[in-house]
Amino acid sequence: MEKSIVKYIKEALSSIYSTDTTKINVPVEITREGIEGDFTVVVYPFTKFSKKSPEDTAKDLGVFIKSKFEDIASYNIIKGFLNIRMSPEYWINRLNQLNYDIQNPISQNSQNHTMVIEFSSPNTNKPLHLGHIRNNLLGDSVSRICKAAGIKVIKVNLINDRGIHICKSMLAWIKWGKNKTPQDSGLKGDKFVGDFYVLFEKKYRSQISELIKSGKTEDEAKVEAPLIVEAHELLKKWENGDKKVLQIWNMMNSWVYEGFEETYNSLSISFDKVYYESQTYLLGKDIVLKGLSEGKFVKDPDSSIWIDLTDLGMDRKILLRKDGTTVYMTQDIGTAMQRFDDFNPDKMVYVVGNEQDYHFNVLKNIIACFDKERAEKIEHLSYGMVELPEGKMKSREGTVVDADDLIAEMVDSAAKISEENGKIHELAEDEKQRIIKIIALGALKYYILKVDPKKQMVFNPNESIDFNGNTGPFIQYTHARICSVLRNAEKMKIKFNGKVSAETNMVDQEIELISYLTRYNDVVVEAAQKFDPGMIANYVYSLVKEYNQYYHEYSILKETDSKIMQLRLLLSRNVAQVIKNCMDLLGIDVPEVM
RNA sequence: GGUCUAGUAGCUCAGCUGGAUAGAGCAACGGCCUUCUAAGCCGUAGGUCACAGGUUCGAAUCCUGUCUAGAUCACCA
Repeated sequence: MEKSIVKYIKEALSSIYSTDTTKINVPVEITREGIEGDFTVVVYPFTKFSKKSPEDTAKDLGVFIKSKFEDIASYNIIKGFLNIRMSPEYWINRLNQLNYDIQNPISQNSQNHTMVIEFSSPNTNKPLHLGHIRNNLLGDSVSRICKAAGIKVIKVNLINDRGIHICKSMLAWIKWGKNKTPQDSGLKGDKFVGDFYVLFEKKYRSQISELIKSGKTEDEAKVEAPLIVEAHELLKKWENGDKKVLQIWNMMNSWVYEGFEETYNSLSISFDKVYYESQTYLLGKDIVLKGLSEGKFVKDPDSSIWIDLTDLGMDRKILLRKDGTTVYMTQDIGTAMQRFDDFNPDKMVYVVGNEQDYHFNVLKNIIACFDKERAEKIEHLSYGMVELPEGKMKSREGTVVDADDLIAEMVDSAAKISEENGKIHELAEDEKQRIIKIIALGALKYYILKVDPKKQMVFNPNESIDFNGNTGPFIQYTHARICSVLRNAEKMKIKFNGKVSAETNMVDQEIELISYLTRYNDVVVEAAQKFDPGMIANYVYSLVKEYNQYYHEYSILKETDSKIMQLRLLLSRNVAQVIKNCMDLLGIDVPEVM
């Protein structure tokens, strides 16, 4: 918040009531709508040592700062609230100084911290869907925000490329794939492989129900079905390095990666380093065995290995199966340790859905067995599930919203709306397409990122994504509109000097806008601390809303007073810049025309 | 059953380190384009902040309990 106000009030407190202000928190807020003032100090907490009524305390403070600091133009007191009006010169200074602040955000806050952030982490059997989109967008945006806040960020992806599930799709392809490739079938590689996984599950289920009919219990059937037995054999072969199996595995993986790459590209998401579970799971196994020999873990009679967390109110958790093969947790232990060795980060963040809260809690505890410091650096950025109006997405019921399909739909609607309302008719075809895509992705990304990550969210494919109101395109539109004004100013040969003179007259809305703009850095820092892109989205939305009202009420290019015109131009340019910065932190582009 | 999350307008969400009269958008209704981009602006209507207690000058916000919804407690990942 406003540091100078805090400073002034502290000075006032110590000089009037001779209190030690080092530990006192001064609550400064933006003065609420309809009340005269720029900042409000809540004085109730001070009555403890002023030994006066809130009104009298506020009066003491008001008199003191008004007489002592020339930034303060006036004040008024309502109950226990001291409302302070800053001088116009103060605001003009802030505006003139903004140019620099916005171009070079937050450099003062950088502490040379390094952060590794893992997100996306796809399973090679499953094409990316709506849930992954939230994961990817969150990870990407949080990376951008933390980077802007001065942290060195390393974006990492962990590909889940081994395990029994992979063997399922491989087996299905071997049995029924007839040597087909994605090219033959005209499918994207990840979709092609995903279909075989679905095929396996379908045939496996029918084998189970046949076995149940013939008198087996469900549990028996699940284990004894020929297909699953074969899949387990395949996993064994894979772990033993069978050449033929590895060859098929490599081939199918390369198809999937090609498909993923395409989706990542259309979301403009990239990684600094990609880990593959196939390369880290053995490391985890070694660590578990080492832990066992050091007495940190226990071995059951059937020779499976466990950690006992019952003292901490959790359960026992398996770390290695009785046949010595690894489980999910084993792999995560390996990758975690590997990453600490690779980057020695101050923080290691996992962007993973809240369904895995327990898993990460356990992981932390396991790492703590080896290295307490490292365990404390692990942070699970746990986000809520994306649900449809009918409830959870279910692949069996075909309600999963595919990422590529969703993007394609967004582009279609963006094209339609641009055709009707846009100003892009005269542009070349490829430029038009570029802008349409920017708008489509802006709508999608903003829609998902504006909600608090921890919260579960509902996504209605038919209605949710709008282009009016609190949406990405609304914000993009305002940016394009400002660009248009600035272009016109240039055409009119208006000299724009980028400074506002001290005796320019300002209206309340202009002060309000400057006040909004000066909050940018604070918002970025807080969003980085909380890992919350929603804060950026909400901030930029209120800024844009405020600007649009102002824009509607005051003309920029027809203003006759040249000082005021300079103010309005500078204000507009700064608003455009902050919009661009904020949207960039959300991974959203802003067009100059739309 | 244990643990964790959440419950704010018809719908989707802000507001939550306690502060003044709980805000937006969508949907509904009514206005504003010969004037810098109407993807905009203005207005009307819409609320027992799940419920009940407690803490205090003050509670949507903190605490306790209840109800409801979701997640999790796998030799799946």
